[in-house]
Amino acid sequence: MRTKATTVDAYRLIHEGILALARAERQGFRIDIEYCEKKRESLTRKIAHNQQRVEDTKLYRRWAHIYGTKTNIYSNHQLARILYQVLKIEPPKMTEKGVEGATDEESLAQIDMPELKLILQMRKLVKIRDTYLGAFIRESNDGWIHPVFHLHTVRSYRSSSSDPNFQNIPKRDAEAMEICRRAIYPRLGHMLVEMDFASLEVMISACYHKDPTMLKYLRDKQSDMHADMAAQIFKMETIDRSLPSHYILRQAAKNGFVFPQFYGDYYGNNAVGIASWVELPQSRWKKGQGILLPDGSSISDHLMMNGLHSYNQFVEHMKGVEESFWGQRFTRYNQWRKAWVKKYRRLGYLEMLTGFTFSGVMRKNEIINYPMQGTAFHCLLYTFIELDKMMRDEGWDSRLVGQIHDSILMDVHPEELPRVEQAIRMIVKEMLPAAWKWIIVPLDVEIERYEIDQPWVKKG
DNA sequence: GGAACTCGCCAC
DNA sequence: AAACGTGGCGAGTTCC
Repeated sequence: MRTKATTVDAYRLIHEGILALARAERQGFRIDIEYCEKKRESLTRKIAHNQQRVEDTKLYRRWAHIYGTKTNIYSNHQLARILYQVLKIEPPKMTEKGVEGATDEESLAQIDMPELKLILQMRKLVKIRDTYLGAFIRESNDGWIHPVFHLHTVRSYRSSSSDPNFQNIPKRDAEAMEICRRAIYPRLGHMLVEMDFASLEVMISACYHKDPTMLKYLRDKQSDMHADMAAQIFKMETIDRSLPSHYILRQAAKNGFVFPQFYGDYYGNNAVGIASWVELPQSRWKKGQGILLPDGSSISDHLMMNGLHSYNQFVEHMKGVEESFWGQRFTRYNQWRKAWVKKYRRLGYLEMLTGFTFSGVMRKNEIINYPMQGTAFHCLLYTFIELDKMMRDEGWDSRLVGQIHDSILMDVHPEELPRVEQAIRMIVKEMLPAAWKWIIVPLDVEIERYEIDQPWVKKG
């Protein structure tokens, strides 16, 4: 029996969630303002130096000739006009809304002009300085920051955060991550601890569609969906994750195909992404192109030996991969998607397993994605609420600091660490599946510990 | 001089 | 036939 929740259950979750999040907001976290200000100054010097180098280029002289005193090298609109109208470069891509050529990183990287690298470098530094360090300084009071968490703003019933946004602090770019997270500290004598759900959205999607192949992937730790897809995409027998080059192939399959497909993307875009992951050009291929494989050959050698001689042939191949992905591998999942959209068109609204109703004019991808996103977040919120209860019941000195959709950041007293970790595992592995019977997959978490009295930065 | 818009970019 | 989901925010620009 998989009992679905009601609107009253949904209401209770939001009600308790708001209270738990409000308590976390009141706690907040420590911030090293002196560091932020020093770093902001050093970034400003670096940016000015960079700016000087831009001003010494031929591109800038053309630019200044046209715009005179209005010249602003931070203006993408001006840059677009110089590149695509004055210099008549063919725009690699257009912007979303405007009729202008795009000047985002992806586009500029495709134009062979060294000046643009300087502009991109400047953009990155300005982003770190103004969006993150600037916000920390602006939002801090006596060395404390209290980000706000909202439960009423997001169409999919996820959360959002503001003042400052705690949910988009850099993580993937090592330099940006280091600079921004070095500002964030636990209370004196405490340590930051972060818990992350493992593949939460995919786990939750399986609770909706119950696809047997997907359930096997999620229940059997030996199986590896992304490795299997990498093998199919790159026409290889097996993928050995311990080999660095095979690991890249797996990452390419995961981030360039599997996840975009789950969000509703199609093979044409996937081919672009995968080619860039493995460094292959969008043209006819030659020997020795792209990333190197363990036997010393390159990925282009391997694909050409297997009948793919050009990017165009690869796109056709990806079309077939997509067809087999939904038609053979995840048949049941695909049937669910179709039925789910049909149900929306019949009723005009849909319900999540957590009891939330969503309606209004929606596109196909929204109809399919909202329940996964929302429900996954509700697992996190349940965990957050229960942790908050235990913390107060047992009078912990440890505290909840914030939440990022499928992860929680805590400020932990070192002596309480074993209890905190035990509590997290108990909530996620026992209480949650007991409370929500529709959870038919093994939910799991990773727990990351940072050093006592040290900032939110991994020891490398 | 501020509101609203666009673009770009950070997170999941 | 069509073609990637959810946010927040800074800067530039345009409009009133």
